[in-house]
Amino acid sequence: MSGARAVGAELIAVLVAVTAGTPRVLTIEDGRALPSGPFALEHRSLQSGLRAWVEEQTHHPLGYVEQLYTFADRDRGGEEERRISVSYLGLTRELPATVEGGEAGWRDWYGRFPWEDHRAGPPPAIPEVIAPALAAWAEAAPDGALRAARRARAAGTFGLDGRPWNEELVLQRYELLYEAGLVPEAGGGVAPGAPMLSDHRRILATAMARLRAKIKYRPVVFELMPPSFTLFQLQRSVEGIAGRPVHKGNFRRLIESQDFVEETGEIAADTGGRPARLVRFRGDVVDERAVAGSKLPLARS
Amino acid sequence: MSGARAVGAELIAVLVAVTAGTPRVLTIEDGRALPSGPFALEHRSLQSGLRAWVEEQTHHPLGYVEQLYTFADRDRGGEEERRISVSYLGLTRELPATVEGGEAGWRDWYGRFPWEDHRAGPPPAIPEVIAPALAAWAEAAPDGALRAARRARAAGTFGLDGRPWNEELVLQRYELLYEAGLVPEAGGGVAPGAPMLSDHRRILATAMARLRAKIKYRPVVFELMPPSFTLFQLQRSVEGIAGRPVHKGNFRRLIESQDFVEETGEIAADTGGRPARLVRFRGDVVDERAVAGSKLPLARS
DNA sequence: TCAAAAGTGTTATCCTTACACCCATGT
DNA sequence: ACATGGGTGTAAGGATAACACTTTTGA
Repeated sequence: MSGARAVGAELIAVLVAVTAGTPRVLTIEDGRALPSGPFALEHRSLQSGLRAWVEEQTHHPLGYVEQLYTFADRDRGGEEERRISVSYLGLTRELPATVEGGEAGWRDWYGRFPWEDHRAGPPPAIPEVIAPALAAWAEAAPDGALRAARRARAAGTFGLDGRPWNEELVLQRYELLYEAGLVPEAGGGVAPGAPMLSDHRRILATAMARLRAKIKYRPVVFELMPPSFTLFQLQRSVEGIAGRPVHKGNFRRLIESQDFVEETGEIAADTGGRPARLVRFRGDVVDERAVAGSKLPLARS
Repeated sequence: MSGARAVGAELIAVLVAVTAGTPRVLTIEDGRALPSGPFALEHRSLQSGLRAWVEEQTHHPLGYVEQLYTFADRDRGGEEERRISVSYLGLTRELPATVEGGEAGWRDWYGRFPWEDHRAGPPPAIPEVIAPALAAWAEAAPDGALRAARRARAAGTFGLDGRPWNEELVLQRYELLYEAGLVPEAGGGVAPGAPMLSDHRRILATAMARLRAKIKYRPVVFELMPPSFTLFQLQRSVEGIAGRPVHKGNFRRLIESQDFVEETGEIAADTGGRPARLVRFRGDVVDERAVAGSKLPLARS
């Protein structure tokens, strides 16, 4: 294997917080980019490098951190030097202060992916805009077999023709729209949703997919909650991340049966209805239960 | 964020094949290391770089490829240059020829992880060697709380004290043994199993865990099978990867109900018992079913 | 009185798991 | 005969999803 080995290493962070049931992502450049920085020699590991850099910038502790994906782009830096980008997902407990010196801010992640929000049923943009555009793309295929394959792929990923909606296929949907030329990043621009620079929207899609998959079998939602909260607030956070409604009764039973929370003894009166008990997360059971996972009961979209 | 950005990039491959129900991994250095190579400028992406390099070396096509983890070690290369290592899991359909010019070969992965093979029940090494050593490590903790935490961690990961065995916790078990100083890589050497250079055994553990998790919800086993096979051979492959027995009747029903295979019309007579129908994998259903996944029915160990 | 959320109870259904049994072949 | 694997039927138990209903507060 030949070729120069000199490459730069870059860390890209998808930092997620949830406020009032809305998942938000830390962005810079007026929402068009994810925060990133070089990986420096003095750090023990990639993960500690990311932690140090994020906490230095946001002055906020970072909860759960998980590596997403590593890729090499030849676009930037010319032919002389390749850049290796390592992307991370980070969950933070509260809404931190804005990054220093910047056009930085926390944005609702559905602003970038409007078709992913099925909390109030399928978004109108899917039947009205996306499905017809994908149908046209399928019909434009050179041969019949490819046409059928494209139709099946569109139907499966977007839940068309009566197929069920699978909220975990965030990345597959974005890549399909990209391939079909329906997002600005790929030249076109039919699909709704604000574009981002370079491949940052793809990285965000990866993070969303990972998080949506993870909340179903690991109690990571609690990393996004304040010290005490009501079960309904917890449900709203889960719904925000999953992008679909959750069955109330079953959700409560499931959470309580797994002993993930304990009552604080206090009552939240400002919930809009009957006052609710406040609970806190029991971090101790997680260590023991590192195995089992949480599970969450969804409802029909 | 300061510091030089000059780093080297390295690709590390965990290539897995299954022969007669035994999972094997391609190693070099007489089994002590995983194959690795530098990432070169001319490659389009990390993944294509890996594919090109592996196929050039082994002269064998690579099936399923998946990125595992990226890390930076400061040990090698001194303080001047850090190396970024990107590890990959690759599945190959048959047993390829040995890597050119070398002490390379395919090794049973249980040679490196004897405690992971529960196909014939829990290995004797767990109650006889590992459990006592972990108990001693727990007792050596400075305070009572830490002692209890260590005991709980050992019991949970290794299925002690009547806890269920979870075959997916390969990495957690290796890291526990490492922390407890029971593997040669960490200085000690009580636990059985051949050590490997650097952190290669940790990378292998990551690959095993990923693959064991994946076969439960994605039809990746078929990537390891020959063009036609019997259902029992398929079951043996799954058992080899999962490291635990599978319920025969339920396994067959599950595979067939998902239409993953179709009959070739031929009969295998050399199976040792009643001749079995040969089947082949239906690659076409996977595209459609990119969503659902496979599921596999385990049996009591 | 109504809206909104807090809670609890119950049922139907499906999936998982296990047990049991017969069939066909080679030694 | 028996060991080995092929192949099918069926029932118990638990998890899941759905529906229905009461309670408590504020506007």
